[in-house]
Amino acid sequence: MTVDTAAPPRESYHHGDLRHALVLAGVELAREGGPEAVVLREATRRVGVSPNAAYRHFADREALLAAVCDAAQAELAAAIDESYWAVREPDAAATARAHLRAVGTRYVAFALDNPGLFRTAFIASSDLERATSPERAGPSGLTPFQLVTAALDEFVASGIMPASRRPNAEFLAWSSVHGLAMLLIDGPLRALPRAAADAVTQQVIDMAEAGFTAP
Amino acid sequence: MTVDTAAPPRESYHHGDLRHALVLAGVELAREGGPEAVVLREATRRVGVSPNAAYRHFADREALLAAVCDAAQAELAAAIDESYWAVREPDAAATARAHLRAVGTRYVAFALDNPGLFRTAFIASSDLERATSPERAGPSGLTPFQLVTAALDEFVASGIMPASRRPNAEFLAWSSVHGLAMLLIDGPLRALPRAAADAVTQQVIDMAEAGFTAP
DNA sequence: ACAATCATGTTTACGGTGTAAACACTGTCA
DNA sequence: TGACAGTGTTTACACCGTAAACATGATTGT
Repeated sequence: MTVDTAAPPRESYHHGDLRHALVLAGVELAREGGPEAVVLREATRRVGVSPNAAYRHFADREALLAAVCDAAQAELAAAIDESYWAVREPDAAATARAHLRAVGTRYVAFALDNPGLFRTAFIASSDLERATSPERAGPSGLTPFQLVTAALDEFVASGIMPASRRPNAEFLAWSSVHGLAMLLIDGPLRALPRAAADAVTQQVIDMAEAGFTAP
Repeated sequence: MTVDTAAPPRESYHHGDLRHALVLAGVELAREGGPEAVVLREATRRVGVSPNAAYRHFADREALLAAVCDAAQAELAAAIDESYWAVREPDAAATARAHLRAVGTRYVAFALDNPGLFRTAFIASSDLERATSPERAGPSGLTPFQLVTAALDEFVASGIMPASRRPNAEFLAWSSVHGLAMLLIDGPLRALPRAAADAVTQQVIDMAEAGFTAP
Protein backbone atom coordinates (compact mmCIF):
# COMPACT_ATOMS: atom_id res chain seq x y z
CA MET A 1 0.00 0.00 0.00
CA THR A 2 1.16 3.49 -0.67
CA VAL A 3 2.75 4.41 2.57
CA ASP A 4 2.09 8.05 3.31
CA THR A 5 5.39 9.56 4.27
CA ALA A 6 3.34 12.74 4.19
CA ALA A 7 6.43 14.75 3.39
CA PRO A 8 4.95 17.47 1.21
CA PRO A 9 8.00 18.41 -0.86
CA ARG A 10 8.39 15.10 -2.62
CA GLU A 11 11.90 14.50 -3.92
CA SER A 12 10.51 12.07 -6.44
CA TYR A 13 11.14 11.85 -10.13
CA HIS A 14 7.70 13.10 -10.90
CA HIS A 15 6.74 16.54 -9.84
CA GLY A 16 3.04 16.31 -9.22
CA ASP A 17 1.68 19.49 -10.72
CA LEU A 18 4.40 20.82 -12.92
CA ARG A 19 2.08 22.73 -15.20
CA HIS A 20 0.71 24.77 -12.35
CA ALA A 21 4.15 25.29 -10.86
CA LEU A 22 5.47 26.58 -14.17
CA VAL A 23 2.61 29.04 -14.51
CA LEU A 24 3.28 30.31 -11.00
CA ALA A 25 6.96 30.74 -11.77
CA GLY A 26 6.02 32.45 -15.01
CA VAL A 27 3.71 34.83 -13.20
CA GLU A 28 6.54 35.72 -10.86
CA LEU A 29 8.85 36.39 -13.78
CA ALA A 30 6.19 38.51 -15.46
CA ARG A 31 5.66 40.46 -12.26
CA GLU A 32 9.37 41.19 -12.07
CA GLY A 33 10.05 42.02 -15.69
CA GLY A 34 7.01 41.93 -17.93
CA PRO A 35 6.20 39.46 -20.69
CA GLU A 36 9.67 39.32 -22.20
CA ALA A 37 11.01 38.19 -18.84
CA VAL A 38 8.92 35.03 -19.04
CA VAL A 39 11.70 32.82 -20.32
CA LEU A 40 10.99 29.15 -20.40
CA ARG A 41 14.35 27.93 -19.16
CA GLU A 42 14.29 30.27 -16.20
CA ALA A 43 10.83 29.08 -15.19
CA THR A 44 11.96 25.44 -15.24
CA ARG A 45 15.09 26.41 -13.34
CA ARG A 46 13.01 28.01 -10.59
CA VAL A 47 10.81 24.96 -10.34
CA GLY A 48 13.90 22.77 -10.23
CA VAL A 49 13.23 20.75 -13.32
CA SER A 50 14.95 20.27 -16.66
CA PRO A 51 14.14 22.75 -19.45
CA ASN A 52 12.38 20.27 -21.67
CA ALA A 53 10.04 19.08 -18.97
CA ALA A 54 7.98 22.12 -19.81
CA TYR A 55 7.18 20.65 -23.21
CA ARG A 56 5.05 17.95 -21.61
CA HIS A 57 2.63 20.70 -20.57
CA PHE A 58 3.06 23.49 -23.09
CA ALA A 59 3.49 23.31 -26.84
CA ASP A 60 6.06 26.07 -26.73
CA ARG A 61 7.09 29.20 -24.90
CA GLU A 62 4.17 31.03 -26.46
CA ALA A 63 1.74 28.62 -24.84
CA LEU A 64 3.33 29.09 -21.44
CA LEU A 65 3.14 32.84 -21.91
CA ALA A 66 -0.54 32.56 -22.83
CA ALA A 67 -1.21 30.67 -19.60
CA VAL A 68 0.66 33.31 -17.63
CA CYS A 69 -1.37 35.95 -19.46
CA ASP A 70 -4.60 34.28 -18.35
CA ALA A 71 -3.34 34.17 -14.78
CA ALA A 72 -2.43 37.85 -14.92
CA GLN A 73 -5.88 38.71 -16.23
CA ALA A 74 -7.42 36.71 -13.43
CA GLU A 75 -5.38 38.58 -10.85
CA LEU A 76 -6.46 41.90 -12.34
CA ALA A 77 -10.04 40.68 -12.39
CA ALA A 78 -9.89 39.70 -8.73
CA ALA A 79 -8.65 43.14 -7.74
CA ILE A 80 -11.34 44.94 -9.70
CA ASP A 81 -13.99 42.55 -8.48
CA GLU A 82 -13.15 43.39 -4.91
CA SER A 83 -13.44 47.13 -5.46
CA TYR A 84 -16.64 46.77 -7.42
CA TRP A 85 -18.53 44.78 -4.80
CA ALA A 86 -17.32 46.96 -1.97
CA VAL A 87 -19.40 49.84 -3.25
CA ARG A 88 -22.19 50.96 -0.90
CA GLU A 89 -24.26 53.92 -1.99
CA PRO A 90 -27.77 55.08 -1.10
CA ASP A 91 -29.37 55.38 -4.51
CA ALA A 92 -29.05 53.74 -7.91
CA ALA A 93 -27.44 56.71 -9.64
CA ALA A 94 -24.76 57.10 -6.99
CA THR A 95 -24.15 53.37 -7.07
CA ALA A 96 -23.71 53.43 -10.83
CA ARG A 97 -21.19 56.25 -10.62
CA ALA A 98 -19.34 54.59 -7.79
CA HIS A 99 -19.20 51.30 -9.65
CA LEU A 100 -17.69 52.86 -12.73
CA ARG A 101 -15.24 54.82 -10.61
CA ALA A 102 -14.28 51.75 -8.61
CA VAL A 103 -13.48 49.75 -11.72
CA GLY A 104 -11.46 52.52 -13.34
CA THR A 105 -9.58 53.44 -10.22
CA ARG A 106 -8.62 49.90 -9.40
CA TYR A 107 -7.69 49.15 -12.98
CA VAL A 108 -5.11 51.93 -13.02
CA ALA A 109 -3.96 51.18 -9.49
CA PHE A 110 -3.31 47.58 -10.44
CA ALA A 111 -1.26 48.69 -13.42
CA LEU A 112 0.80 51.04 -11.26
CA ASP A 113 1.32 48.43 -8.56
CA ASN A 114 2.12 45.57 -10.93
CA PRO A 115 3.38 47.06 -14.18
CA GLY A 116 5.03 43.86 -15.35
CA LEU A 117 1.97 41.73 -14.71
CA PHE A 118 -0.31 44.32 -16.24
CA ARG A 119 1.67 44.41 -19.46
CA THR A 120 1.68 40.65 -19.53
CA ALA A 121 -2.09 40.60 -19.17
CA PHE A 122 -2.43 42.49 -22.45
CA ILE A 123 -0.16 40.73 -24.87
CA ALA A 124 -1.70 40.02 -28.24
CA SER A 125 -3.68 36.89 -27.53
CA SER A 126 -7.11 37.94 -26.51
CA ASP A 127 -10.18 38.75 -28.51
CA LEU A 128 -13.56 39.87 -27.29
CA GLU A 129 -14.60 36.30 -26.54
CA ARG A 130 -11.76 35.87 -24.10
CA ALA A 131 -12.69 39.15 -22.45
CA THR A 132 -15.83 37.42 -21.27
CA SER A 133 -14.37 33.98 -20.64
CA PRO A 134 -14.57 32.57 -17.10
CA GLU A 135 -10.85 31.75 -17.33
CA ARG A 136 -10.27 35.42 -16.77
CA ALA A 137 -13.03 36.28 -14.36
CA GLY A 138 -12.74 37.33 -10.75
CA PRO A 139 -14.31 35.54 -7.78
CA SER A 140 -17.75 36.79 -8.76
CA GLY A 141 -17.42 35.08 -12.11
CA LEU A 142 -17.45 38.34 -14.02
CA THR A 143 -14.60 39.77 -16.04
CA PRO A 144 -13.58 43.44 -15.76
CA PHE A 145 -15.15 44.04 -19.15
CA GLN A 146 -18.45 42.66 -17.94
CA LEU A 147 -18.28 44.81 -14.82
CA VAL A 148 -17.81 47.97 -16.87
CA THR A 149 -20.72 46.91 -19.02
CA ALA A 150 -22.84 46.36 -15.94
CA ALA A 151 -21.91 49.74 -14.48
CA LEU A 152 -22.86 51.52 -17.68
CA ASP A 153 -26.16 49.66 -17.85
CA GLU A 154 -26.83 51.07 -14.40
CA PHE A 155 -26.12 54.52 -15.77
CA VAL A 156 -28.97 54.11 -18.20
CA ALA A 157 -31.28 52.34 -15.77
CA SER A 158 -30.89 55.04 -13.16
CA GLY A 159 -31.57 57.73 -15.74
CA ILE A 160 -28.27 59.61 -15.63
CA MET A 161 -27.25 58.58 -19.13
CA PRO A 162 -29.35 58.89 -22.27
CA ALA A 163 -30.01 55.46 -23.72
CA SER A 164 -29.07 56.77 -27.13
CA ARG A 165 -25.52 57.15 -25.95
CA ARG A 166 -25.23 53.73 -24.39
CA PRO A 167 -24.12 51.63 -27.36
CA ASN A 168 -20.38 51.02 -27.30
CA ALA A 169 -19.96 53.27 -24.27
CA GLU A 170 -17.94 50.52 -22.60
CA PHE A 171 -15.31 51.07 -25.25
CA LEU A 172 -14.80 54.69 -24.29
CA ALA A 173 -14.66 53.79 -20.62
CA TRP A 174 -12.27 50.96 -21.17
CA SER A 175 -10.16 52.82 -23.71
CA SER A 176 -9.58 55.86 -21.59
CA VAL A 177 -8.65 53.91 -18.50
CA HIS A 178 -6.52 51.40 -20.38
CA GLY A 179 -4.77 54.14 -22.30
CA LEU A 180 -4.09 56.08 -19.15
CA ALA A 181 -2.61 53.00 -17.52
CA MET A 182 -0.35 52.44 -20.50
CA LEU A 183 0.83 56.04 -20.60
CA LEU A 184 1.49 55.90 -16.87
CA ILE A 185 3.46 52.68 -16.74
CA ASP A 186 5.63 52.88 -19.79
CA GLY A 187 4.48 55.85 -21.75
CA PRO A 188 5.30 59.52 -21.47
CA LEU A 189 3.66 59.84 -18.06
CA ARG A 190 5.92 57.24 -16.51
CA ALA A 191 7.80 59.73 -14.39
CA LEU A 192 4.69 61.08 -12.68
CA PRO A 193 4.77 60.57 -8.90
CA ARG A 194 2.12 58.25 -7.57
CA ALA A 195 -0.03 60.95 -6.02
CA ALA A 196 -0.13 62.88 -9.27
CA ALA A 197 -0.94 59.71 -11.17
CA ASP A 198 -3.86 59.02 -8.85
CA ALA A 199 -5.11 62.57 -9.24
CA VAL A 200 -4.96 62.40 -13.01
CA THR A 201 -6.80 59.09 -12.88
CA GLN A 202 -9.68 60.61 -10.97
CA GLN A 203 -9.75 63.50 -13.38
CA VAL A 204 -9.87 61.19 -16.37
CA ILE A 205 -12.76 59.32 -14.79
CA ASP A 206 -14.50 62.62 -14.06
CA MET A 207 -14.27 63.64 -17.67
CA ALA A 208 -15.39 60.27 -19.00
CA GLU A 209 -18.37 60.38 -16.66
CA ALA A 210 -19.18 63.87 -17.90
CA GLY A 211 -19.08 62.51 -21.43
CA PHE A 212 -21.61 59.83 -20.53
CA THR A 213 -24.00 61.91 -18.52
CA ALA A 214 -23.94 65.06 -20.64
CA PRO A 215 -27.38 66.05 -21.95
CA MET B 1 8.41 59.02 -44.30
CA THR B 2 11.34 56.68 -44.87
CA VAL B 3 13.24 59.09 -47.06
CA ASP B 4 15.78 57.09 -48.99
CA THR B 5 19.08 58.93 -48.97
CA ALA B 6 19.77 57.44 -52.36
CA ALA B 7 23.35 56.67 -51.39
CA PRO B 8 25.00 54.77 -54.21
CA PRO B 9 25.36 51.10 -53.23
CA ARG B 10 29.05 51.36 -52.46
CA GLU B 11 30.93 48.12 -52.90
CA SER B 12 33.66 49.37 -50.63
CA TYR B 13 34.78 48.09 -47.29
CA HIS B 14 33.19 51.05 -45.59
CA HIS B 15 29.49 51.46 -45.87
CA GLY B 16 29.00 55.19 -45.72
CA ASP B 17 26.01 55.59 -43.47
CA LEU B 18 25.57 52.32 -41.72
CA ARG B 19 23.82 53.78 -38.73
CA HIS B 20 21.05 55.22 -40.82
CA ALA B 21 20.79 52.07 -42.91
CA LEU B 22 20.41 49.95 -39.80
CA VAL B 23 17.66 52.18 -38.46
CA LEU B 24 15.82 51.93 -41.77
CA ALA B 25 16.14 48.15 -41.74
CA GLY B 26 14.98 48.14 -38.14
CA VAL B 27 11.95 50.23 -39.00
CA GLU B 28 11.08 47.75 -41.72
CA LEU B 29 11.39 44.87 -39.28
CA ALA B 30 9.24 46.71 -36.76
CA ARG B 31 6.64 47.41 -39.40
CA GLU B 32 6.49 43.74 -40.26
CA GLY B 33 6.51 42.26 -36.78
CA GLY B 34 6.58 44.82 -33.99
CA PRO B 35 9.38 45.58 -31.55
CA GLU B 36 10.37 41.99 -30.86
CA ALA B 37 11.02 41.53 -34.57
CA VAL B 38 13.76 44.12 -34.45
CA VAL B 39 16.57 41.60 -34.35
CA LEU B 40 20.05 43.02 -34.56
CA ARG B 41 21.51 40.23 -36.65
CA GLU B 42 18.65 40.36 -39.11
CA ALA B 43 19.06 44.12 -39.54
CA THR B 44 22.75 43.73 -40.32
CA ARG B 45 21.94 40.85 -42.66
CA ARG B 46 19.52 43.02 -44.62
CA VAL B 47 22.07 45.79 -44.89
CA GLY B 48 24.65 43.27 -46.00
CA VAL B 49 27.11 43.73 -43.21
CA SER B 50 28.51 41.58 -40.42
CA PRO B 51 26.54 41.38 -37.16
CA ASN B 52 29.10 43.16 -35.04
CA ALA B 53 29.36 46.13 -37.36
CA ALA B 54 26.25 47.39 -35.61
CA TYR B 55 28.23 47.84 -32.42
CA ARG B 56 30.19 50.69 -33.97
CA HIS B 57 26.95 52.67 -34.00
CA PHE B 58 24.80 51.29 -31.20
CA ALA B 59 25.80 50.25 -27.72
CA ASP B 60 23.51 47.23 -27.88
CA ARG B 61 20.28 45.95 -29.38
CA GLU B 62 18.35 48.14 -26.96
CA ALA B 63 19.99 51.26 -28.39
CA LEU B 64 19.10 50.24 -31.93
CA LEU B 65 15.54 49.61 -30.83
CA ALA B 66 15.40 53.05 -29.22
CA ALA B 67 16.48 54.64 -32.48
CA VAL B 68 13.84 52.67 -34.35
CA CYS B 69 11.32 53.78 -31.73
CA ASP B 70 12.18 57.43 -32.39
CA ALA B 71 11.79 56.87 -36.11
CA ALA B 72 8.40 55.23 -35.56
CA GLN B 73 7.27 58.16 -33.43
CA ALA B 74 8.40 60.55 -36.12
CA GLU B 75 6.40 58.65 -38.73
CA LEU B 76 3.30 58.77 -36.53
CA ALA B 77 3.90 62.46 -35.94
CA ALA B 78 4.14 63.14 -39.66
CA ALA B 79 0.84 61.43 -40.31
CA ILE B 80 -0.96 63.33 -37.56
CA ASP B 81 0.68 66.55 -38.57
CA GLU B 82 -0.71 66.21 -42.05
CA SER B 83 -4.26 65.65 -40.86
CA TYR B 84 -4.03 68.48 -38.36
CA TRP B 85 -2.94 71.13 -40.83
CA ALA B 86 -5.42 70.01 -43.45
CA VAL B 87 -8.30 71.24 -41.30
CA ARG B 88 -10.31 74.12 -42.79
CA GLU B 89 -13.30 75.32 -40.82
CA PRO B 90 -15.16 78.62 -40.78
CA ASP B 91 -15.01 79.53 -37.11
CA ALA B 92 -12.70 78.99 -34.18
CA ALA B 93 -14.96 76.55 -32.34
CA ALA B 94 -15.44 74.32 -35.37
CA THR B 95 -11.70 74.47 -36.05
CA ALA B 96 -10.93 73.40 -32.51
CA ARG B 97 -13.29 70.43 -32.73
CA ALA B 98 -11.96 69.46 -36.13
CA HIS B 99 -8.38 69.66 -34.92
CA LEU B 100 -9.03 67.36 -32.01
CA ARG B 101 -10.93 64.97 -34.22
CA ALA B 102 -8.22 65.00 -36.85
CA VAL B 103 -5.54 64.09 -34.35
CA GLY B 104 -7.56 61.32 -32.74
CA THR B 105 -8.78 59.85 -35.98
CA ARG B 106 -5.38 59.79 -37.58
CA TYR B 107 -3.77 58.39 -34.44
CA VAL B 108 -6.03 55.37 -34.46
CA ALA B 109 -5.85 55.02 -38.24
CA PHE B 110 -2.07 54.94 -38.06
CA ALA B 111 -2.20 52.24 -35.43
CA LEU B 112 -4.57 50.15 -37.54
CA ASP B 113 -2.53 50.63 -40.70
CA ASN B 114 0.85 50.02 -39.06
CA PRO B 115 0.29 47.95 -35.94
CA GLY B 116 3.88 46.79 -35.71
CA LEU B 117 5.32 50.27 -36.04
CA PHE B 118 2.76 51.68 -33.65
CA ARG B 119 3.63 49.19 -30.95
CA THR B 120 7.29 49.92 -31.52
CA ALA B 121 6.64 53.62 -31.08
CA PHE B 122 5.44 52.99 -27.54
CA ILE B 123 7.99 50.73 -25.97
CA ALA B 124 9.13 51.80 -22.53
CA SER B 125 11.67 54.43 -23.34
CA SER B 126 9.91 57.73 -23.42
CA ASP B 127 9.04 60.18 -20.70
CA LEU B 128 7.15 63.44 -21.00
CA GLU B 129 10.28 65.27 -22.09
CA ARG B 130 10.66 63.04 -25.09
CA ALA B 131 7.01 63.56 -25.96
CA THR B 132 7.94 67.15 -26.73
CA SER B 133 11.37 66.52 -28.22
CA PRO B 134 11.99 67.59 -31.82
CA GLU B 135 13.41 64.11 -32.50
CA ARG B 136 9.83 62.92 -32.54
CA ALA B 137 8.08 65.84 -34.15
CA GLY B 138 6.42 65.98 -37.54
CA PRO B 139 7.28 68.37 -40.37
CA SER B 140 5.70 71.27 -38.50
CA GLY B 141 8.08 70.73 -35.61
CA LEU B 142 5.30 69.78 -33.23
CA THR B 143 4.79 66.38 -31.64
CA PRO B 144 1.35 64.72 -31.50
CA PHE B 145 1.19 65.55 -27.82
CA GLN B 146 1.77 69.22 -28.55
CA LEU B 147 -0.92 69.17 -31.23
CA VAL B 148 -3.48 67.74 -28.80
CA THR B 149 -2.48 70.38 -26.32
CA ALA B 150 -2.92 73.08 -28.95
CA ALA B 151 -6.33 71.77 -29.98
CA LEU B 152 -7.56 71.79 -26.39
CA ASP B 153 -6.25 75.30 -25.88
CA GLU B 154 -8.41 76.28 -28.84
CA PHE B 155 -11.37 74.67 -27.08
CA VAL B 156 -10.94 77.09 -24.21
CA ALA B 157 -10.08 80.07 -26.39
CA SER B 158 -13.17 79.60 -28.52
CA GLY B 159 -15.33 79.31 -25.45
CA ILE B 160 -16.66 75.77 -25.91
CA MET B 161 -14.79 74.38 -22.91
CA PRO B 162 -14.80 75.83 -19.41
CA ALA B 163 -11.28 76.88 -18.45
CA SER B 164 -11.72 75.13 -15.12
CA ARG B 165 -11.75 71.83 -16.94
CA ARG B 166 -8.72 72.51 -19.07
CA PRO B 167 -5.89 71.35 -16.77
CA ASN B 168 -4.74 67.84 -17.73
CA ALA B 169 -7.45 67.51 -20.34
CA GLU B 170 -4.81 66.39 -22.83
CA PHE B 171 -4.37 63.30 -20.72
CA LEU B 172 -7.99 62.24 -21.16
CA ALA B 173 -7.85 62.92 -24.87
CA TRP B 174 -4.61 61.09 -25.31
CA SER B 175 -5.54 58.25 -22.99
CA SER B 176 -8.81 57.43 -24.65
CA VAL B 177 -7.40 57.46 -28.14
CA HIS B 178 -4.24 55.58 -27.19
CA GLY B 179 -6.22 53.02 -25.23
CA LEU B 180 -8.62 52.51 -28.08
CA ALA B 181 -5.74 51.98 -30.47
CA MET B 182 -4.23 49.39 -28.15
CA LEU B 183 -7.49 47.52 -27.69
CA LEU B 184 -8.01 47.55 -31.45
CA ILE B 185 -4.61 46.32 -32.54
CA ASP B 186 -3.83 43.66 -30.00
CA GLY B 187 -6.48 43.85 -27.38
CA PRO B 188 -9.96 42.38 -27.16
CA LEU B 189 -11.22 44.47 -30.08
CA ARG B 190 -8.68 43.07 -32.47
CA ALA B 191 -11.23 41.14 -34.49
CA LEU B 192 -13.36 44.17 -35.26
CA PRO B 193 -13.62 44.84 -39.00
CA ARG B 194 -12.08 48.08 -40.13
CA ALA B 195 -15.36 49.88 -40.72
CA ALA B 196 -16.57 49.04 -37.23
CA ALA B 197 -13.25 50.14 -35.77
CA ASP B 198 -13.52 53.47 -37.53
CA ALA B 199 -17.07 53.91 -36.29
CA VAL B 200 -16.10 53.16 -32.71
CA THR B 201 -13.24 55.60 -33.03
CA GLN B 202 -15.56 58.42 -34.03
CA GLN B 203 -17.86 57.48 -31.19
CA VAL B 204 -15.04 57.55 -28.69
CA ILE B 205 -14.03 60.98 -29.93
CA ASP B 206 -17.66 62.14 -29.71
CA MET B 207 -17.86 61.10 -26.10
CA ALA B 208 -14.53 62.63 -25.18
CA GLU B 209 -15.61 65.87 -26.80
CA ALA B 210 -18.85 65.76 -24.85
CA GLY B 211 -16.80 65.33 -21.71
CA PHE B 212 -14.79 68.45 -22.50
CA THR B 213 -17.63 70.68 -23.61
CA ALA B 214 -20.23 69.63 -21.05
CA PRO B 215 -21.51 72.56 -18.96
C1' DA C 1 1.16 -10.52 -9.26
C1' DC C 2 3.33 -9.04 -13.11
C1' DA C 3 4.28 -7.42 -17.55
C1' DA C 4 2.82 -3.91 -20.98
C1' DT C 5 1.80 0.68 -21.58
C1' DC C 6 1.34 5.48 -20.66
C1' DA C 7 2.60 9.82 -18.60
C1' DT C 8 6.13 12.53 -17.26
C1' DG C 9 10.88 14.07 -16.56
C1' DT C 10 16.06 13.91 -18.44
C1' DT C 11 19.88 14.02 -21.68
C1' DT C 12 21.89 15.24 -25.67
C1' DA C 13 22.09 18.11 -29.56
C1' DC C 14 21.33 21.98 -32.89
C1' DG C 15 20.56 26.48 -34.80
C1' DG C 16 19.66 31.27 -33.61
C1' DT C 17 20.63 35.39 -30.80
C1' DG C 18 23.27 39.16 -28.35
C1' DT C 19 27.78 40.59 -27.56
C1' DA C 20 32.98 40.67 -26.16
C1' DA C 21 37.82 40.61 -28.07
C1' DA C 22 41.07 40.63 -31.40
C1' DC C 23 42.00 41.62 -36.05
C1' DA C 24 41.86 44.07 -40.86
C1' DC C 25 40.99 47.54 -44.04
C1' DT C 26 40.58 52.51 -45.27
C1' DG C 27 40.93 57.49 -45.14
C1' DT C 28 43.15 61.45 -42.85
C1' DC C 29 46.59 64.35 -41.23
C1' DA C 30 51.38 65.14 -39.37
C1' DT D 1 55.29 58.45 -45.70
C1' DG D 2 53.65 56.80 -41.59
C1' DA D 3 50.90 56.95 -37.31
C1' DC D 4 46.32 56.90 -36.12
C1' DA D 5 41.37 56.93 -35.70
C1' DG D 6 37.22 55.11 -37.64
C1' DT D 7 34.77 51.37 -39.36
C1' DG D 8 33.81 46.61 -40.72
C1' DT D 9 35.20 41.36 -39.96
C1' DT D 10 36.33 37.11 -37.58
C1' DT D 11 36.27 34.26 -33.90
C1' DA D 12 34.29 32.87 -29.74
C1' DC D 13 31.01 32.26 -25.94
C1' DA D 14 26.85 32.01 -23.13
C1' DC D 15 22.08 31.73 -23.37
C1' DC D 16 17.71 30.72 -25.50
C1' DG D 17 13.93 27.73 -27.70
C1' DT D 18 13.14 23.22 -29.10
C1' DA D 19 13.55 18.41 -31.42
C1' DA D 20 14.75 13.41 -30.56
C1' DA D 21 15.98 9.71 -27.95
C1' DC D 22 16.00 7.90 -23.49
C1' DA D 23 14.74 6.91 -18.43
C1' DT D 24 11.65 6.46 -14.73
C1' DG D 25 7.59 5.97 -12.31
C1' DA D 26 2.46 5.07 -12.19
C1' DT D 27 -1.48 2.51 -14.12
C1' DT D 28 -3.84 -1.16 -15.88
C1' DG D 29 -5.21 -5.55 -18.23
C1' DT D 30 -4.78 -10.32 -17.59
